[in-house]
Amino acid sequence: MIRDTRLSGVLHVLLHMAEHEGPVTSEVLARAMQTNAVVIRRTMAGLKKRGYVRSEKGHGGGWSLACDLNTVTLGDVYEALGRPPLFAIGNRSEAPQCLVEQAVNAALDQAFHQAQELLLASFQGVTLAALSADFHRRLERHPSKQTGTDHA
Amino acid sequence: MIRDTRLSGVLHVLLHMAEHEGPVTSEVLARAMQTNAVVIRRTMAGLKKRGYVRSEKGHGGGWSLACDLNTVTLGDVYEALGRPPLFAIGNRSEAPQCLVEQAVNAALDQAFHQAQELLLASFQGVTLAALSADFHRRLERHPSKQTGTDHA
DNA sequence: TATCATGTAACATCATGTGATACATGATTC
DNA sequence: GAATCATGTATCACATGATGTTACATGATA
Repeated sequence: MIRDTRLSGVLHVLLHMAEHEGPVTSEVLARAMQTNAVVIRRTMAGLKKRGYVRSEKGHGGGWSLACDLNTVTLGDVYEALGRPPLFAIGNRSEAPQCLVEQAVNAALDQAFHQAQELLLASFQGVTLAALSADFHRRLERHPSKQTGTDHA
Repeated sequence: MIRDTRLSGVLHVLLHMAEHEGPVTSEVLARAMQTNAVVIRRTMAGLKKRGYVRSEKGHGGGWSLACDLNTVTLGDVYEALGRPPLFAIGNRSEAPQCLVEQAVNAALDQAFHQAQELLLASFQGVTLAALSADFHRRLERHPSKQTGTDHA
């Protein structure tokens, strides 16, 4: 079971962009994220469509923020990624004839539905600005650690 | 991202066993679950270790329930499966140097932690007996649908 | 016009869950 | 006690997706 790390990754990218003046190329972001430039472009496509970021071609081009960090939440970013599945556990079949399976599905569905509501509400409750503020708090306490592209 | 359906599947098996008098072989269960007998044995191993089911070899052998449905919950079964990962979304790195990533991780971790608590609490709140009762309610309303091994 | 960067399509690669096979162990039946 | 049946695993084969890579078209800048 491989976990989808795009949400984590794209938030990382956005916060870095917030610290950086001017556009950043996919190539640079890819190096920072230890991945490929094409993967960055793929991931950012959804954000661009929603107007959270802007991209420019040619010399001096790259990605830059196009939104107010105070108004965009983790939930917005999650949706921009196309609402990828949250849970790693699911039902064997969706609309089973078997009444046993229906009972099992109903119980699991209810539990997961509640958890999903809570998760999405949590996401909506955190703005990018709040994330950035948290980052700056950490920065004050550990000034040695850098903002840049040196990752573990 | 493939979902883990073992919890759904094993609950299905347990409820069927509750309806069935006497042991059921892995072969029969596999046919009902549209899978392989070895997969059934693999999955049941954890339940057996916890004493929720019993297995007997030889003629007339197979699997049978060894617990009170009123005391075993979905949470117990989930743990018997080895607490498989609940979420399909995760952090890019676990203990990053980067303070940006730390801030991102912290926000996501908190959200997922809350959701996990809720999920596990939901699981603990549902006994196998409750599931079975729900099944029987459905059975009364749709007597045509069978208990057996005819699955969609 | 050369270079740079995005935007995508198409393909390669790799991880991993699941199915399949093989065989050892133990229990039952005749 | 020999044959059969069933579990218990180890091991391998296979399918499925996610991710990485290559290639090339498009557009912008110098």
